[in-house]
Amino acid sequence: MKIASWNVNSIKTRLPHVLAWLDTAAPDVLCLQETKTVEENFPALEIEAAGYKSAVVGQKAYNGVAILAKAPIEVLERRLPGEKADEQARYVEARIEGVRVASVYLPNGNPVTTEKFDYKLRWLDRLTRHTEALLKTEEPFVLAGDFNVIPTAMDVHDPKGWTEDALYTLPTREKFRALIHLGLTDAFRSLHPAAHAFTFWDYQGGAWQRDLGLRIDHLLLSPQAADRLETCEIDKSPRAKEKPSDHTPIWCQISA
DNA sequence: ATGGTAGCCTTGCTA
Repeated sequence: MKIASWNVNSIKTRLPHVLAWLDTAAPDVLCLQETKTVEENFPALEIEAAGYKSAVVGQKAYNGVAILAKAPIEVLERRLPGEKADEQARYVEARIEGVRVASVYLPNGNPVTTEKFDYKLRWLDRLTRHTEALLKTEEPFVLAGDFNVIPTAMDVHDPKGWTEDALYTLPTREKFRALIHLGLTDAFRSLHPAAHAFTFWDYQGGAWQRDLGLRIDHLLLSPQAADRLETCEIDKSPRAKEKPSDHTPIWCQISA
């Protein structure tokens, strides 16, 4: 089973790239983030024509997540539990062929002096509490998405320049580490322990051409999923296209 | 110190 994640920065603008990637990469499951549209305007028909069902949690102009899959999708959650007033479309969780998959879009959190950063830290706490509950099910699961977290200095082109940024500052990394230490496996890092590989390059300043990137899109596997992990790769080819997303897909293969 | 890019659908906000 091939499971992928991609922050597309608008599904409407990026639909041709997404359809092309579904055709060539042929994942069984693709988690999308930053779809940036309400559910009624999600291009489900075009995606269905490509052979994929979709589960969508949308919002006007901002955020938005989805799970695309070849097999039937049983939706389990449409919001991350733990904060009733949180209306932002940042989480959808489903079961597909016996594997739980969540499409996750963590808050960016910048600037760190504002309520946005508190929201990010609370969101990480909520994700940790929910993951504790998921682990008790002993089902294989994958948290797939844009975590807006740079886990270590290896995962950023210029660690010193990012210490005050919400994606890398110490409280963010501490909370991400607490999440991982529940017993999750960072699929890419576990198979590529020494790689300096990125999933995001800013649109500004020629970041892509200069390879000034960040590794912030992650596939976090439960023990039962990690036991089945075979491959995990970042596919840089969509980032090199015309009118790209600023993120590129990451995928893993787990045995059947 | 500023502005540099992109998307939404506005003339600002978010990333």
